[in-house]
Amino acid sequence: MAHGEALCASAAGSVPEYPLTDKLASYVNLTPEETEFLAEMHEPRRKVRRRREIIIAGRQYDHLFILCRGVVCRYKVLQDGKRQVLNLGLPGDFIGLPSSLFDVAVNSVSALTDVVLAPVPFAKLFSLFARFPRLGTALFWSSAREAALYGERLVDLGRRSAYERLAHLILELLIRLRAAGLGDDNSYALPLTQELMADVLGLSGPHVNRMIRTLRDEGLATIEGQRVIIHDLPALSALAGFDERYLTRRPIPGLI
Amino acid sequence: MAHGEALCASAAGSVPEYPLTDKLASYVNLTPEETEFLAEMHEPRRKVRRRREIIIAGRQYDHLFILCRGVVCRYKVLQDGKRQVLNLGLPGDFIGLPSSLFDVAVNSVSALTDVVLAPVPFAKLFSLFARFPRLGTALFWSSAREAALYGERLVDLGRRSAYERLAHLILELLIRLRAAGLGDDNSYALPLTQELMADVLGLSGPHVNRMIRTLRDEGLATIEGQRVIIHDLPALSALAGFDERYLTRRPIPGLI
DNA sequence: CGTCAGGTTGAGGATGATCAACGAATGTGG
DNA sequence: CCACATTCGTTGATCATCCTCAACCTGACG
Repeated sequence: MAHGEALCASAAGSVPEYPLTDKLASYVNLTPEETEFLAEMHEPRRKVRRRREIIIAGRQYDHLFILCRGVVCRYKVLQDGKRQVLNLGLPGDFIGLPSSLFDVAVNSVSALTDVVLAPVPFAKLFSLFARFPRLGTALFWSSAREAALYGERLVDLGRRSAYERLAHLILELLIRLRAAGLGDDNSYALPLTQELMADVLGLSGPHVNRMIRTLRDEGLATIEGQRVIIHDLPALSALAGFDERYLTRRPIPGLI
Repeated sequence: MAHGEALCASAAGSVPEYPLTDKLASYVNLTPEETEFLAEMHEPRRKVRRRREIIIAGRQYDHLFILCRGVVCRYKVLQDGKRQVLNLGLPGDFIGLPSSLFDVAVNSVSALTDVVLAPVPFAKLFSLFARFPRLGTALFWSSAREAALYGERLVDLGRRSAYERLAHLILELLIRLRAAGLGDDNSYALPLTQELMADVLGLSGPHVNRMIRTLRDEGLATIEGQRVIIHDLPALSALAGFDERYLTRRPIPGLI
């Protein structure tokens, strides 16, 4: 039991031990063999400390990671030093998609909290597709659905005001963290500085700060320390134009 | 031979008949059986006319489509009528990812040119994973890599100026269209109105118009009618911070 | 020949960036 | 245990980018 427990403090119960298994189980009923194979994939585990880089753009990789615990961000830094966060990885997510699938990693990934990772060599992934087609299908299904997250983020950056963007991000994280077994009904531990939130939302740090103040002044939500508390979920959802259906997992229809 | 042929006029030679096969062939060496299965997946074909909706947000679908010919866009419309284009589909792309993988489609897709589609019921997709694991792997690999496209678009919207965004889009389309067998070394037919480009780039129509003018005034590129001509590729790339490595396909390393 | 989609141009204004300074909190080493 | 450094948060003033609205133009097509 090392550090990084702060995040988990918000979990209702215990932290899932095999988060990828949990995720895929919401798409297919797993056989014992499949469950065991997935459990194996979660080992061995490696710890990485907060702020450490997990994947570095420009280097070559022959594996992914399963994020077992903690939160990471994938990002790109431009010539002039500007940074854009491309997504946030939560437990159960594959780290290295798509960065590691290229000749040379196209993005970097760094740990926002202390994290626990399980390396998955490409070879292991290939054997999953060869030996457990239903798992392969579920993996395909699951990662294809993640494009919906990018879609909503694109809408944020392209067509929503700063205020709406912030509201939308807060709500997305509420749902996603809950699905990962973290956070409760209307609050969660947020492992993001305002600077990071700015880089997620395509804004400047000071402006994020002002929008957070506005949210508080309007009685919609507060963000203090590393904790988000949502005071008026309906109003916040209306403001953000938030529809959580792009986040809710259901069994794959028709998969025998 | 109806309309919409303008696009194909730009193709160097003939239009690929099985574009998805071509795409996957750049990731794995295909066996005759795999090639045949993929060819089957390209049938039967259905034509859809320009401006017609292919997928409508809110409806339910039990299939994807392979885009055999033409160009489509996936988009979301907000309450206030603002629209954000989420991606452009070219021949060889699956249409319905991720929209159709939800209870109810989360985005709409419409035809930008006359298009030819091959419906692929989910069941057919599942049987691909079951019978041809290498194809399944390639499909997973290919669609996971598409997240890199979203990443670059997020960088566009979040951290690049309007001028840089436009330059980046022009270059991305150059490479993608070439990979699809359309367009030549420094020009291509562009099936986008300025209004559409604005909705791709998170800008207003008039501003896109001004940026196009600036590109022309600077001697970097011209966009006239439905044709883009790039006059100074190095300068345009430098301006956009464009690195095409996120678009270049290579065989999957280590896949037996 | 009229209509309409799409393109072009201008004026004014709003959103959010930039820059700068300060404050608070956290952590580190002496 | 204290002094200091560093990170993070807060606030204000100014300014640029890009939006909005509005008008007008052009070519294609029915």
